[in-house]
Amino acid sequence: MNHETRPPRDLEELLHRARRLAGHRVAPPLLEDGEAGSLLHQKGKLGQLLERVLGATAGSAQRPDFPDLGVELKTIPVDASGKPRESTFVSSLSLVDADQAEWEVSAVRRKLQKVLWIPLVTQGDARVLGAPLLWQPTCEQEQVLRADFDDIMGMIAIGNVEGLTARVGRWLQARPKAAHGGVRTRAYGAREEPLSVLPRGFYLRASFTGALLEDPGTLAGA
Amino acid sequence: MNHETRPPRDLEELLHRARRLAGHRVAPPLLEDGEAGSLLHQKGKLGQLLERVLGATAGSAQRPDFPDLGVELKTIPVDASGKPRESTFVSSLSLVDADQAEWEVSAVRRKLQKVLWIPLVTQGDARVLGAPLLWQPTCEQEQVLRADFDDIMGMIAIGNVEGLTARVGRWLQARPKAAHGGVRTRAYGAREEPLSVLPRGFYLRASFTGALLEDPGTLAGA
DNA sequence: TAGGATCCAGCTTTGGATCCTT
DNA sequence: AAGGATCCAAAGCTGGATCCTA
Repeated sequence: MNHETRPPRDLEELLHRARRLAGHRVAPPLLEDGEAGSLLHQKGKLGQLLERVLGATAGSAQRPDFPDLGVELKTIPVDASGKPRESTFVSSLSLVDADQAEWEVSAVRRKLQKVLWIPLVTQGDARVLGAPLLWQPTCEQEQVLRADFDDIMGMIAIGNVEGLTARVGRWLQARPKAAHGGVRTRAYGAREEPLSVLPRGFYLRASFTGALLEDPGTLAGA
Repeated sequence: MNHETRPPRDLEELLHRARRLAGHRVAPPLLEDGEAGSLLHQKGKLGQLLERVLGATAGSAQRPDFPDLGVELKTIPVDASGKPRESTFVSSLSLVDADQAEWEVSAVRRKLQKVLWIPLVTQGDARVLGAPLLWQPTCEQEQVLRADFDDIMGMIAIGNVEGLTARVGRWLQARPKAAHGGVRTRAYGAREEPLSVLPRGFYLRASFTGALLEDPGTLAGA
């Protein structure tokens, strides 16, 4: 596993590769030589290994992990029953620039356009790759995500940053995203007074991703 | 405090009486002779004393506490910062009879038509009566309550009793209401099979009553 | 038994903090 | 620093159980 894998030709091939990984334990098998040991808890490393194995090219803010296919890769930690253990980070959120305020051109929409979800099942100490899910939001689903996005951006636009809690948004929420404890960003309150607040990011609620993984078809807005 | 108070002539008089009570400690002052001691934790008793002091006539399922004024009295326990400690019971909910299924004639609507809220502030050991609030739902507020009611009743009508959790409903929710542990009611599932479930009641969420007490004007639907 | 109110164990969510790589 | 992922204490909520009076 030391070589880079060739990018997948099409969605079929990508899905095929991901399916072959399902059921595999994650500890030693995916480790590189000389890297044995405590990979289990090294944050974010597994996702990068998966990218290599599946043939992703370096993803950036602008380009998805598989640029030719327009697919974003997301590993998602779930418990033995398949429920997500955490909310899922989507993108960071600038409280100052309002230039990303339009849903159509937002990073959130771009990243959620087409997602390959790979569950990582935690069972006691072991971690096992789950069945992958290639998901693309339905029209109805996108309406809900867009409404959440607008709610959140609306509160910032009004200057109501204090009211912007993790409770806003049905599927998409804004939560603190601190690079390291203590970094603060400037924002402006309703009466133009400057506020010092923690930077935030967009996250998908665990209840949403859980329903998605459980039954991608049934999950509807309304 | 051994005599019954005359019923209030009008809303003014009722509010006036309630306001005079605000700020008073609840322990000995409101006790009857020979009843001293552990009233603090005697459930429901305080509400009844308040009814007597304010001049309520016996309220029943059909009649409000102040029949002439159409006002229901509700004591609500709050912490030092004014936040409700519990959700508020509104009425019980029969899983069998569908006769109360229409909002217009429902017990829930009847009881929430006009409510005199009396906060009971818990501060360590002491309990103090708070500023009373006479509330009548705005049109907008009633729409939300009605939608919640329809959601809940709809699930029962479909036979989806298992899906009827305390999460359904934005302000109004259905929660278990057990007379004493172990009483079960008969209901029918989606395929007509009989289910044995705990009886339930309608409750107002603490987040709703909290917002109401804090700022009755601002609380809007949407 | 029905109306009304309180208590509480355990689960879930919030609001961060930490950690890693590029 | 930005992108990504995980960890965790405290607060809030759910699902009951308990307690009281008429």
